[in-house]
Amino acid sequence: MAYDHKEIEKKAREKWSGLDLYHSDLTDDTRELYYLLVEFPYPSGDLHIGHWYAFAVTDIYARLLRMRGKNVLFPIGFDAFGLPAENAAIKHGVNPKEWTYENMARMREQLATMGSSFDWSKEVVTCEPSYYQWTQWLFTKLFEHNLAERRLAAVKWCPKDQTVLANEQVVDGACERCGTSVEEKHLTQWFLKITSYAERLLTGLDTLSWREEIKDAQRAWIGKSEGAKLKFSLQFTGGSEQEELQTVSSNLQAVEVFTTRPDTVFGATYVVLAPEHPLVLSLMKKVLNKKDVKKYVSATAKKTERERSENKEKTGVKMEGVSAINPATKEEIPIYVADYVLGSYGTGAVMAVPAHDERDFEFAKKFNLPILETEFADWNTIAEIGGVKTTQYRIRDWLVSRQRYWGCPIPIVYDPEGKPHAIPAEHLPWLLPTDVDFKPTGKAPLASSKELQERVTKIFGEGWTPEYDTLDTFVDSSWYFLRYFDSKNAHNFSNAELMKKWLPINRYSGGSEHTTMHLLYARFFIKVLYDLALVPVDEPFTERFNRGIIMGPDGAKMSKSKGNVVNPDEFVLKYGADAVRIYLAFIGPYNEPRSYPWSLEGVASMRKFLDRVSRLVEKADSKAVSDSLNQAFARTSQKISEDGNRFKFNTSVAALMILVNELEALETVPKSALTQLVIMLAPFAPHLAEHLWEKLGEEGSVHQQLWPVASIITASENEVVVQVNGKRRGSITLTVNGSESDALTAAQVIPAVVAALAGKEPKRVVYVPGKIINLVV
RNA sequence: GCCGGGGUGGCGAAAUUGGUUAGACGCACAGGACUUAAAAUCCUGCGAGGGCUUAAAAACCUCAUGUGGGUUCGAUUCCCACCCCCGGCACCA
Repeated sequence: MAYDHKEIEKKAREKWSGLDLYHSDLTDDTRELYYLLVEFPYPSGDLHIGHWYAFAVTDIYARLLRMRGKNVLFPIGFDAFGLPAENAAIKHGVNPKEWTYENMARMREQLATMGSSFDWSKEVVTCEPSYYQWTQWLFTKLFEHNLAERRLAAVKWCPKDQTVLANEQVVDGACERCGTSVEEKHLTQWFLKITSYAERLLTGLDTLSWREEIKDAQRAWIGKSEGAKLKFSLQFTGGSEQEELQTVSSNLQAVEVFTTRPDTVFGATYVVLAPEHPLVLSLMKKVLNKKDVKKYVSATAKKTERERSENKEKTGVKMEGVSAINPATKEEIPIYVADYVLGSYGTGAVMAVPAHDERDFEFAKKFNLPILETEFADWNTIAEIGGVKTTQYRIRDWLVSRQRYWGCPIPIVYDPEGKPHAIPAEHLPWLLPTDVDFKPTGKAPLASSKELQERVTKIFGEGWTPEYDTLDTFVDSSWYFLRYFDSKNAHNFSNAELMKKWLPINRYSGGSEHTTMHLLYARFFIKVLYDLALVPVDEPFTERFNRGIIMGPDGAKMSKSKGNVVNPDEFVLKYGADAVRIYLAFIGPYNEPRSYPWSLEGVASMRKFLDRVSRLVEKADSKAVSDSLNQAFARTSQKISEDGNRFKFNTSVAALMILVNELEALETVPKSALTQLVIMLAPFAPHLAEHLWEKLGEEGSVHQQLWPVASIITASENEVVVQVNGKRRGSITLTVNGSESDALTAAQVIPAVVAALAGKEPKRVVYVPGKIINLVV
C-alpha cells in the first residue's frame, strides 16, 4: 500500500520542530565544524522548481554531514531589497515592504514543506534595519579607506528600469534584469574600487578548489593584460595660431597609449583616439576639419553599446592639422578618431600597428595607411623612448548607486559645499524614508522625501543634503554569510570569535549566473574586510559548486510563454515532498552546471520506489543480519558518503535502489537491517524515514542517528579475468597475492582458453594482480 | 575568434591513476502473471546487425561511447586532427 504522504509529512515536521532538531550551537567545537552555504533567495513569491533544486538537494548534504557527526551550520535568509518588489508595488499599488514581507512569509512555509533542515534561528533579511545598519556601516568603512568614491564617469543606464547598472549587470549590451539595451550616460555616481583588488582577486583563485570553469570565467572577467604605456608627442601642422596655442596648453603635448606589444612600436603608422577620449575635445580648436570630427563623435555617442560592437566594419575620421611622432622611428604619423578603440580601456588611445594587429590592419586597408613590417624593439629600446611597463585589467570599478527606492540608503550626507560625509555610526541605521513617490522617473525617489531632508537638517544642520541613491542589492548580499553567525547582534556586524572558528565557508552552492557577479563581489568584500582586520580570512569560500538548471518537460528552458513551467506544489501534493526531493537528487550529477529536463514519469517512479521501501519495512523479522547483507550495507553507506562529498547524489540514490532491490528478494528482512536502511534513506526522504523509524519502534528521531560506517571486509580471494588476445575467455579465482604462474596455470585449463589458444604458446603474458591475465599469441 | 566544459541506447544517466562481459540505476516501450475488467503490484525482455530459416529460443560471431587516424597485450578513458553542442569573454589594443 502506498503511504499517506500528506499525513506523515505533516507529522514528521511537527516532531522536528518539537525537538528543535536543526538548531546548531555555533560555540560547540567538540565536533568538526562545517559551514554549508546555499545562496539565499530573493522573496519573489512562490517557490519554483529552481528553488527546490537549490535547497532540497543541498539539504541532503547538510543532513549527511550532521549524521557524520559534524556540527553543521546550514542557514537561510532573504535577499529582500530589490527591483521586483518596487515594480510590483508600482503595478499593484502596494507597498514594496508589504509585498516583500508577505512573500517571505509564504516562502518560509514552502521551504518547510520541502523537509529542509535550515536553522531558522539565524535568519537574515537584508531589508530589515537591523541588517542594513551593518551594510551601511561597512560602506562607511570602505568610504573612510578611500575604497568607496563618488565620481563622474561614463556609466551604463537602463532606460526601462530608470537606473544605472554595474558593468556586471550588463549582459551582451543589455540590462541583465529586463533585457533592454543599455545607454551610456555621464553621471556622478558611487563606485566601490574593486579594480584595486583585481590582482588579488586573480591570484586568490589559485588557492581555491573550485571547478576550473568557474575560476576561468572570473579570470576572463578580471581580464589581466601586461604591456606598456608609451607617449607619442603631438605636432601641429595647421594654421597660423599654432605657436600661440602650443604655449597655452601644456597638456596638449603628447598622447599616451597602452599596448600589450610595445616591441612592435617601430611598426606604429598611426594613432587612434577613442571618440570619448578627453583629448579629442581639447584638440578640437586646432583641428582643421572640426565639423567632421564633431559629427563622428556625436554619432558614436548616440549608439548603444550593442550597436557599436555589432558593426565590425571599421569607421573613423582623421584629425587634420594634428599629428603624432612615433617615439621609435621619429616619423610623423596621422591621428584618427575611431570607435573601434574604447574610451574605457587602457588609456583610450592606441598606437596602430597594422602589420601585427588585425583590427589596425583592417582600418589601415580601408584608409590607405602604410603597413610596415618591422624590426622589433627590445625592452632597453622601449625604456629609452619612455615606455613604462603597465598592467591593465578589464574589470571596472563597481558602480553601486541606484536611482531606485527599495534598497539600502547610501549612508552619506553632503555639506553645504557639496562634499560627501559618512553618516556617523550612532545615526545608523540610516532609515529608508517612507514618504516617497517611488515611480521611476530617472530621478532618485528618495529626493521626494520631506522626512529625509528634515532628518538631515536636524542632525547635520542647514544647507546639508542627503544622498538620494540607494545601494545595489549586490552590496547587501556581499556579506550576508557573515551575519548568520550572530544575526541579532546590535553592536557588531558579526561575531569575531565565531568567524575565527567557522570561516572560511566549507562549501557554497549556487547558480552559475553569479560567477561574475555576486561571487566576485563577495570575494572583493571579504578581501577588503580582511585588510581592515574585520574578518579572519581573505577568501570566503573554500569550495564552490554551481548547480544545473531544471528545464521543462520538453527540454526547453521553462517560460510562461512556452507553457512548459513546472509547478513543484502540484507534485508535492500528488507524490509528496520526499518524492520530489529524491527525484531532483536522482536526475543527474549536482556538481556540474548541466541542464536536466523535468520528467513527470520520473517523479512518479521515485514515489514508487519510496512505496517499495515502505512495504519492505512490513517484512521485518528478528533474525541476525548475514555477513553478505552486512557487506551490502557497508558498500552502500560508503558509496553514499563518497558521492555526497562530490555532490553526486544521482549515484547515491542508485546505490540505495540497488540495496532495496537486494532486500526485496528476501522473504523477510532482519529488523536491524531495515533500521540501517531507514537511516540511510533519511537525508534523501526525511519525512518517510521518520515515519518508518517510528514504525520500526525506534526511539527519538531518525535524524539524530549517526551514519552507519560498517567496514568492508576485503576478500581473501578475487576473480581474475582470463583473456586471450584481449578477449575475455573465462575467469579464475585466485588468492589476493596469487602469482603470475599460479594464474597462468589456472587459466590454461579453461576449455574456452584452450580452444582460443589452438595449441599455440602465448608469446606474451600480461598479468594485473586481482584483475586480469591476458595471454597474447 | 579566444578560453573552459561536453558529445555514451528512444530518454536522464553509469563506468575514466587504461584492465573482466560498455550502458549500473531509473524512465519509456514490449510481452506475461494477478483481476470480470481496470488501476496498483509483480515477473520477463529491451544498443545494432548477423546466426535466422515458416516461427520462436539459445550458443556463437561482428559492429558500437561524435568523426577519422594513432599509441597499447588491452582505449569511453591517453595523443593528433576534424565536426557538433553548452558556458564564459570578445573591436579590451
